[in-house]
Amino acid sequence: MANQPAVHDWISGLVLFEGIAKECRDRLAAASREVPVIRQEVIYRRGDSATGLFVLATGHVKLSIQSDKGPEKVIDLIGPGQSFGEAAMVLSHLYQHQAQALEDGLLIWIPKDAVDKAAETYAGFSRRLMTSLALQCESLQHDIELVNLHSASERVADYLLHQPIEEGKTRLRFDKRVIASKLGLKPETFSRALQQLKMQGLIAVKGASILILDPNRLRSVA
Amino acid sequence: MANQPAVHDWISGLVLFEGIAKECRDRLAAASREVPVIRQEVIYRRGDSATGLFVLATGHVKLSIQSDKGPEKVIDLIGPGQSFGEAAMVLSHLYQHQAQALEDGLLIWIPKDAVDKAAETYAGFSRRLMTSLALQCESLQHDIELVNLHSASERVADYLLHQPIEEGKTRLRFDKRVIASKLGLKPETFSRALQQLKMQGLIAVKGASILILDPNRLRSVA
DNA sequence: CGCGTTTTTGAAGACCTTCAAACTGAGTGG
DNA sequence: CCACTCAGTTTGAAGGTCTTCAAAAACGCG
Repeated sequence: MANQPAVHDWISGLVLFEGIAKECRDRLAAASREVPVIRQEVIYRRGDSATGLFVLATGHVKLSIQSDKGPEKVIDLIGPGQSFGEAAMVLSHLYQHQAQALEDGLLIWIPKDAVDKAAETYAGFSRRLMTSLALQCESLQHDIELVNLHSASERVADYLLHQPIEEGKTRLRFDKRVIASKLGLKPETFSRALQQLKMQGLIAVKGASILILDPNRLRSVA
Repeated sequence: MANQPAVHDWISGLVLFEGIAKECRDRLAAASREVPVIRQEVIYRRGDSATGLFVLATGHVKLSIQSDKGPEKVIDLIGPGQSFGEAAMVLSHLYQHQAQALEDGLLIWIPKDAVDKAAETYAGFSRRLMTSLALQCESLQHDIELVNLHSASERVADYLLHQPIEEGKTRLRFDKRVIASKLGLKPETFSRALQQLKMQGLIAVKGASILILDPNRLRSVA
């Protein structure tokens, strides 16, 4: 219980709990557990049963699906403040994907009982959960649209424009291989797509940092 | 109000309202409206604002995303008893996709107010909505997995195995073009994939009806 | 500086797509 | 009852985009 204050502070600040009654947050915080993770650590595997909800405090997490052989497909990249694993928990299902820490970080884990109880008692929290799921649906739909209807460089352009941009500059926060997989591309193809955008004078690339030279034309590509 | 009894009967029988308090169903039914649709009719377009929830009573509906040019991508095919358009409604968003009737049918439309109110008042209904969204998430994830990790014939095999099968036989309930698009394939590719499964002795094809000759090997393909 | 990892580059190949045309089959009208 | 038509499907050949394989280059870290 020594860690409760810290957990509570985190929970209070997170998107998932924005505007939620203090009492509700307190209860969730009381039930939750801090889970430190180290780089590369697998948080859950496909087939594990979902007994709770994860919220990421610090670090980054990769959600992915592995096939029988080597290749994996990254379905989402999670940053601080975001939650994951909701769908399987809501359905009392087995996870259909794997979650893995990309770096050392801290998770907050809230057991299903507490989530269910809170959702039942506090309509506001219930609506928040629903919103989170709906956002995921739209995000997944967007990914499907990208893979099916758009070329490699169009997908890369779209990705860049959705990153946090400061003074026309952005920074790839993940391995290029990981980003490539999220976009449904091989690392080689991703690299070539970046080259292409560079040659068209739309961006300048220096390692992981990318300068957006022509936002308008970049948008029209995506 | 003359149509209320019929609407109520439909609502009571639907998955989305299974196990929901009678009072709740009654209220939703009272607020809902029947909307007949004819073949090819567009129910909503991308960009329309979502002011309610659709439930399909009879007929079939195609959810799709169009690109600037010709090609469209089918993201889901809806049958009687299923609901759609939840995500955009929950988020008070614009629709990110289009819904179109594939044949004459009947929709039930429930205004957002009524849904919100019911979700707030009846935790059971709220949980149902959430379940529905969670299922959609998993389904979309599965589609992403298919497109990214599996070949054309693997996807077709998977699709066939997820259809209602009676006595080893199933029937394609939609245009092959529509199914192809849902699988992220061109009609020609879909046709060739079916041929390939046929040549491997896994299925027999006669128009829209398909005989599954070797379910086990078919499963191992998918 | 040296080593392992990540990224890039090049060339060859695979799978799906595109384009074009033939085929099928259900609905229509003679 | 049999053409006829038209949408839907299948088939063939050519073409593209992405992938694969291989190797070099760049990067990061001890």
